[in-house]
Order: sequence, then C-alpha cells, then structure tokens
Amino acid sequence: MATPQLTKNQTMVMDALSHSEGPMSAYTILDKLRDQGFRAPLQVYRALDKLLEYGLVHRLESLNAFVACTCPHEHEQDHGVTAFTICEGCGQVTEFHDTAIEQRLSALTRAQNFKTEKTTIEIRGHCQSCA
Amino acid sequence: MATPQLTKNQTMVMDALSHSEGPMSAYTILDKLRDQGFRAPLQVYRALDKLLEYGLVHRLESLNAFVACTCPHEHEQDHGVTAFTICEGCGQVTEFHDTAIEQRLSALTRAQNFKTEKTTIEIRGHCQSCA
DNA sequence: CAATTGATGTAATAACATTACATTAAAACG
DNA sequence: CGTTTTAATGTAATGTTATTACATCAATTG
Repeated sequence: MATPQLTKNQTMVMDALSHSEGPMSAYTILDKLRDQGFRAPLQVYRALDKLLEYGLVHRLESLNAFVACTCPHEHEQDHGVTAFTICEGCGQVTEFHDTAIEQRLSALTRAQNFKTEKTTIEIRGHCQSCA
Repeated sequence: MATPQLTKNQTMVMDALSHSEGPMSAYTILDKLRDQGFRAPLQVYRALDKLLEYGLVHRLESLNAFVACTCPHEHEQDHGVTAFTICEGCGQVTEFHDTAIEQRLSALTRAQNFKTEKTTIEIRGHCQSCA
C-alpha cells in the first residue's frame, strides 16, 4: 500500500517526531501538540498507529517511545528488518538494516516453522561520544 | 558473579514464572502471589530486578512481561545475545541463541563505535501450531 | 553490640495505553 | 446533488505498567 495523504493529526504528530532530536513518548508528543489543539492521548495514539502502519514511524519497544523513520528511500514500508542502536547517554537512536541478520533470522524461524510478522531488534548501550 | 541464594520474595517470583506456561506481567505475578503474602507491585519488581540481574529471568520488551530463562546450562549469565520468538496465537515464547547473529551485530556496532550493553531481539508472529 | 548494608512493607503517584461513546468529515455511489 | 458508508476526530473514563518516597526489619561486618 502506498502512503496516503496524511490527515491533520497525523501530520502534526509526524512533524513533532521529525523535528525532534530523539525518540518521544506518546505523552511527550501530546504535550508538544497541546497548544495546537491536542487534548487527549488517544489523538496521539491514533495518529501513531497510522504512521506506524505506513512505515513512517518506528516504535522502540524498550523505551515505550517513537521515532521518525530515517530511511532515505521512499517509505515503501517493509524495508525488511529494522534495527536500532540506542544510546543511554545522549538518547541518540540510529536506525540500520542488515540483510545478513535478516537472512539468518529468517533461516532460524523457518527451522521452527515460525511465521514472522514483526521483528524487534534494539541495542542499548553508549555511542562513541558517550562511551 | 555467581547467582547467590535467592531471598524469599525472589524465590516466590521465580517459582511463579517457572511454573507458568508463558510470560507473565508483573501484575499477573502479583496476583498469583497475593495469597502467599504479596501486597504491592514493588515486591514483584524488586524481585524481578534481581532475577534479571542473575540471568534467571528475561524481560520481553514488546510484551512488558517476563519469562523464566530456559537455558539448559547453568545460568552463568551473559550467554551472549538472547532472542525470542513470541507466538501471538498461543503466547508461547521460545528462547534461542545464535552466534552468527551475535557476531554480525557485534561487527555492526563496532563499526559505529557503539558500546553494547544489552541487546533485545524479539520476533512476533505465529508458531507452527497457530499459523 | 554498633554500624552498615541489603531486603522488605506500604502508600502514593507517575507513565503508558485502551475502551467506550458521541460527533464530524470525507469518499463512494445512486 | 443528496444519501450512504466509511474514516477520522473529540472527550471522558478507565485500565495497565512502573517508580518514588519513606519507614522498618534482617543480615553482615567490624
């Protein structure tokens, strides 16, 4: 599915995430958007659901937070497995993709007859500057 | 560090997890242990913190839940990267370890000069029976 | 036995997420 | 067009997960 035109709320949430240095929690996004008319968590969660679906945003499970996708190419969605390094010092999140890991995981799950729907890879630690 | 003798609360939480079919949330554990004297979430979270530290328990970030470690060998801790398949159908969680993935991730993070402290790999999908 | 450290108990609150229901806007279609 | 249908929105309430703060108790150490 191609990414459709974003709605007003989706656009506002997307902008908030795009302009943020690092990941944001849903409630942090809500606070940022209060003076633009946002009033309830659900407005944020609904927008996030769609943005996740379109592949424009990723959820960081280990942080309960969200980041804008930094993939250069058009967000065709499903650019395979996405992995992240997350610096505990500065909060910087780096997204990366690796086909070797993807293939290895694919082989391992196939061996289990496990049907993968979503893969989470998050590496917590310290970046070069914060080490 | 070798695993020390578990305290009363740690033992109760460990037993609850060991005897459970699948992962449990902290509050589910609390409920199971209420008639054994548990009264507050913190009792569970404190025990879990230690059990995680000892490598006896894993946290599933994408579920906000906990499972007993199924590693056969003594829980020497740090048996490298732990990965999980999580079935959305039956809730079954399978723990596995793979040095190829470990080495690949290690190479990728080293290239970033990123110092890894903890790696999360969780694969959501459907197991053979639930596919 | 005093001092320190680790574990525990309890209450309150913070942080994250969803359910339920009413309303409005947009798209599809006769 | 106007009607139907579907998608998006607004709002309140509630549910779930996790932590802070503070008091007490137990074990270890010196």
